[in-house]
Amino acid sequence: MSQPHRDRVETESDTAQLDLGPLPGLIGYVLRRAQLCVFKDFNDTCGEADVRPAIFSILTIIDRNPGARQGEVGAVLGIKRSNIVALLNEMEERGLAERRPHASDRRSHALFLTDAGDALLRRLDGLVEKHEKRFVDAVGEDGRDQLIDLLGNIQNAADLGDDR
Amino acid sequence: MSQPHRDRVETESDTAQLDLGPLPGLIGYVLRRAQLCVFKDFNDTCGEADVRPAIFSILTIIDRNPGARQGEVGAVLGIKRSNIVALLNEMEERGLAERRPHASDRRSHALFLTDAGDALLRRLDGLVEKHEKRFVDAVGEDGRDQLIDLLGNIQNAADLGDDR
DNA sequence: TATTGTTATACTCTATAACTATA
DNA sequence: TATAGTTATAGAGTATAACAATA
Repeated sequence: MSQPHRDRVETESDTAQLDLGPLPGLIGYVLRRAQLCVFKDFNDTCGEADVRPAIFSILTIIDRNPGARQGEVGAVLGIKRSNIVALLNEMEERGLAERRPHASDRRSHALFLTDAGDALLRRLDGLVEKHEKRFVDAVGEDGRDQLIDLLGNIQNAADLGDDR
Repeated sequence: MSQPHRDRVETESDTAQLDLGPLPGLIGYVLRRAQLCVFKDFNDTCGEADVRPAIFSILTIIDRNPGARQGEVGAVLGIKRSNIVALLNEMEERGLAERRPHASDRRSHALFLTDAGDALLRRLDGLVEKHEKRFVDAVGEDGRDQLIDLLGNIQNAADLGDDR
């Protein structure tokens, strides 16, 4: 609410130079723009293996928690039960993961990586490391730690405000 | 790659307690989770006005740059020409914005807010302020500034790496 | 020839409701 | 009754290709 509103004179060169107003100071706006950049870089890096962020995260969780149930994996990643089905179907069709009968609950599926899934994940870990390094180089190790800490606080604030 | 892989024993209470492995240390993962939280809070706050983040950002840009062309608005927000069309259609149908013939380029549309669009934006500014405050309260003013600074650096790093 | 807006289209992620088989 | 997985469906965001009008 500072500058007078005046119709822009036509002095654009090639890139538009518009007034963004309060947007660059809003956490949500900056968060969104940054997240898109990081995911784009992830896809540029891991797209060669045809792996999107969601697939990578599921691979990781199953690897660290073999035998976990579908619902648990979805819950911990914030993916709804109904939405993880297609992702796991894709992973099974690609031979990366398996649904096996759960030992003590016949409603549940226990999830495991195949050898191919395990091999892919090890390859991805290298690619993701390169991807991550690009951004750590930009903000420094300390910056990365600060960033993750701040984002954790953002998440906690939202979780608290959930019951409003 | 530290803990031994052992099938989980079934000791879950109500919430699954799975090993997330490297995910909580990856910028992209934490960024994504935080961004979803913030957008969810935005929608909880501004949904009463039936306004999503994209609509709010376009309203803001047109307000600060009356007469701007469609392509400029899209470019500055990272929305593709083909994708901003439906958003502007919606905004025109809702009586929030207008496409007028551009003074000097008959291919272009010059964008303006209607009085209703202006009034809505002023109302939204209050709601967004409340929304923003929730998160600034959680991280502090300094935290907010650090966060925005770090996220700006993340974005720059991605932009540089774009031509790879 | 290149650019602006448009249409058509497809893919991904997210959300809800209803169904089934088990518990 | 409640839960785990599934199906169907819908809404959003994002991406590409092709077209008409205009530059």
